[in-house]
Amino acid sequence: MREAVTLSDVAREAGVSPSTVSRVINGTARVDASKRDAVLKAIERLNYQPNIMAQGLAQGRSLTVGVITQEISSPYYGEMLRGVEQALEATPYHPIFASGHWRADQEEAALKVLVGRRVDALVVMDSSVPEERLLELVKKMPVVVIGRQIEGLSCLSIDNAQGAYEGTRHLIELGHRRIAHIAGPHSHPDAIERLEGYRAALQDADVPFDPALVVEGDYLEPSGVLAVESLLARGALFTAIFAANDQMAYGANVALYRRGIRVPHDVSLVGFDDLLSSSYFSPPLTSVRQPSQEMGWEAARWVLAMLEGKSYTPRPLSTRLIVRESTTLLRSPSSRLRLQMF
Amino acid sequence: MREAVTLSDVAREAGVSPSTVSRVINGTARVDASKRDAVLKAIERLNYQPNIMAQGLAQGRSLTVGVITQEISSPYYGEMLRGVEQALEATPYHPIFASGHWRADQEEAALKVLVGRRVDALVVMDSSVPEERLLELVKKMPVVVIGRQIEGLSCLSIDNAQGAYEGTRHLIELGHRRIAHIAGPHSHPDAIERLEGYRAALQDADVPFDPALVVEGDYLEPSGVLAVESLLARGALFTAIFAANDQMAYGANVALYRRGIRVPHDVSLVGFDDLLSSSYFSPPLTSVRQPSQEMGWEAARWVLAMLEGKSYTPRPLSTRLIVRESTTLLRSPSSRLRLQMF
DNA sequence: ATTCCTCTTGACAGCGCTTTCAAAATCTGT
DNA sequence: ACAGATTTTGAAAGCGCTGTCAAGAGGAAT
Repeated sequence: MREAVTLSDVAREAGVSPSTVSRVINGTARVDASKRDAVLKAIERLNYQPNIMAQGLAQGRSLTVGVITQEISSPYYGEMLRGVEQALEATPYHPIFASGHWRADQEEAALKVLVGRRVDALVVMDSSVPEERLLELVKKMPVVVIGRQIEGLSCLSIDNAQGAYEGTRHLIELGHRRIAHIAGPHSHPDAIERLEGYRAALQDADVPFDPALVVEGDYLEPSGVLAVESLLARGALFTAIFAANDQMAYGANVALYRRGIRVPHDVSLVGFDDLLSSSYFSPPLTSVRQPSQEMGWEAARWVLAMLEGKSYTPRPLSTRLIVRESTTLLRSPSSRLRLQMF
Repeated sequence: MREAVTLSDVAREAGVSPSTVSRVINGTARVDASKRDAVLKAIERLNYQPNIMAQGLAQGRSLTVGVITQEISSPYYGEMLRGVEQALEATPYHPIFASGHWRADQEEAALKVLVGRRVDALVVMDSSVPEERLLELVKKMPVVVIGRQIEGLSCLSIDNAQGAYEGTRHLIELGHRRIAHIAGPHSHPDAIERLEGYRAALQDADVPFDPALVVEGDYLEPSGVLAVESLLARGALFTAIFAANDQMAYGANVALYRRGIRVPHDVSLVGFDDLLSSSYFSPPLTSVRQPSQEMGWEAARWVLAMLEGKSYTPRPLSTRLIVRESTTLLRSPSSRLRLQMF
C-alpha cells in the first residue's frame, strides 16, 4: 500500500508553495503561467489526485449527494438511481446510496449514516419517515423528495391519480367493465392516489365501483400472485386487471398463467411504472409509464442547483399510457362465462 | 444550515479534553467511568455525530468500499449490490458505487473517481479494464474481482461452463437436439465459457454442433429479440433456445411471441442468471441460477476480511438449474414441422 | 514520609488541503 | 527612476479528529 502523493509533494516537485498548487487546482486565483505549467506538469508526473477527504474537511463539504432509496435492487429504484448517476456524472459530486426498505426505522438509520457521512445534499425517494424529520433535515442541507408532497419541501412527483385514471380508462374503452385493481399498500400515498384514479375513471364511465374487485398488495411480485389467487378464490368476476405497479402485474400474470387464463385473450392486464423489462414481458405489458430515470435526473439537478444557490424549476413530469399487448378488446360474453368457471 | 457539533464542543460540554472524548468514542484507551459517563451524556445531549471525513483524514482511511458495476440499473447488478449492501450493513463501512457501462474507458474513469475518493477497498464486477490496471490497484488496497479470473488477484466467480452445460443438458434430456444458443458478447470471458458449456453438452450427447444455431447478443433484451429474428430469418430450425443470460431470454421470448411461436409449446427456452423477475415471467423461466446476491455478499466480506488483515475463504459459489415452465418435452415431429413454416 | 509504579489525562503535533494575510514582485504613470 | 497601485506568492492558521508523549494523580512499598 504505497503512500499517496500529496499536494506538498507536488509543490516541492514544481518548486512552488502548496498554496500555489491549491490555487491552480481550484482556479481560485490567478497564477503566473510559467508556474501553473510547472504545477500541472508535476501533477502529471506524480500522477497526483487530491485527497477528497482533506478537501472536504478544509472546505466543509463532501462533494457527495446522499440518496435514500427503499430497495437498491428493485428495478424501479434502479432506473431512478441511473438518472441520479447520470445527472451527477459531469459534476464533482458523487452519489452515495442507502436503503430504507420501506420501513421508517431503517430509513432513519439510513439517513443517519448519510448525515454522518456529511453528504452535501439529499434525495429521498418514497420516504416513509415522518414529515418533521425531513423538515428538520432541510434546515441543514438541500433536500429533494421524490414521490411525496410535503409543504415546505422541494418535491417531485407524478400525478398518480391521473396515471391510474388513464390506465383504467384504457380498459374501459376496450369494453371492460369488471376491472379488478391490485392496489399498493395503503400506507403509501401514491397507492392511495392510484386507487383514487382507478375509482374516478370507473365513476366517469358510470361503471359501479365494486370493493370486492380491489385487493391490496405490497408492490412486489408475490403479492400480485396472491392478489389474483384471492380474487379467483372468492369467485370474483373480472375481465381485466389494473395493477398499481408493474411488479404486481408480473405476479398477477403468472397467477393467471397458472390457472390457464390467458392474457390478454381472457383477461387484459395493465401495470403502472413501465419498467424497462415490461416491454419484454410476454405479452409485452401495457403500462402507465412513469419517467423514473428522468425523475432521478431532475431530483439530482435540483439539489445541485440548490447547492449552487441557484433556483431550479424541474420539468413537469407526466405519466403516459404505453399500450402494448397485454390488453385487448373485451371478448364476447362467452369468454366471460368461461372465466366464471374458475 | 446550522453548524455541526464537533468533538471539542462535546469535550467542553463534558468538561474534559478532546482527547478523552476521542478515547471514549473509539474505546482506544480506558477512561475513568465518571468521565466516560459525562462524555456519553454530552454526546447524547448535543446529538453529536463524528465527522467521518475528519476521522478519515486523521486515520488515513475512509470507511468506504468502492464497487464497480457495469450498469447500476441492471437487475443483475442490482442483486449483487444488494448483497454488498447487506454484508456491509453491520460494519462501519459503506459502499459507494460507480458504473463502467462495459467500456474500459468508462470503467477507468469510474475507478479514478473511487480511488480519488480514497475508498479503502474495491469490489470490481465484470471488469473490462486491463489486468495490469487491477494488479496495480491491488498494491494499494484490497481488491476482489467478480466474474473474472486473474492470476494474483482475489477472484470470485461461478463455473459458467458448468452452468451452461447443465442448462443445455436439461434441454437435451427433454429430447431437444436442435438447440439454438444466444451467446453473450465474445469479448466477455463468461460469454465464451457459457458457449463452451453449451458445446460440451451437445458433444457429450452426440448432438452435432451447428454454428448456424449460434447468434451473438450483448446481454441486453433487445439483442435477444434480434437473435431470434435473425435465426428465423435465415430459416434456422430449432426446438429450443439456450440464452446466455435471462435478459436475452426475455427478448427471445417476445420475439417468439410476436411470431406466434409459443414457449414452451413450440420452443423451449432456458436462460442464465435466474434474475428475481424470472420466476414471474410468463411462462416462468427455466434458468441457470447464479447466486448474484451471495456473490456480492461474499465479495464484500472478503474485502472486509482483508481490511482487517484476516484471511477469508469464500464459500464455493455454484450454479444450479432452476426448472420452471419455459421448457418442456420435445413434441412430436409435427410440431417441428409447424415451426419450419415460419 | 519518601520513593517508585501504574493509570488516567491533557497538550500538541499532525492528517492533506484551503484560505486568509501580508510580503514580494511587477506594473503604472510621471 | 520613483511612488503608488496592482498582481502574484508564500507563511501560517485552521478544518475536526487521532495518537503520541509526558505530566499529574493515586497507590503501593519501603
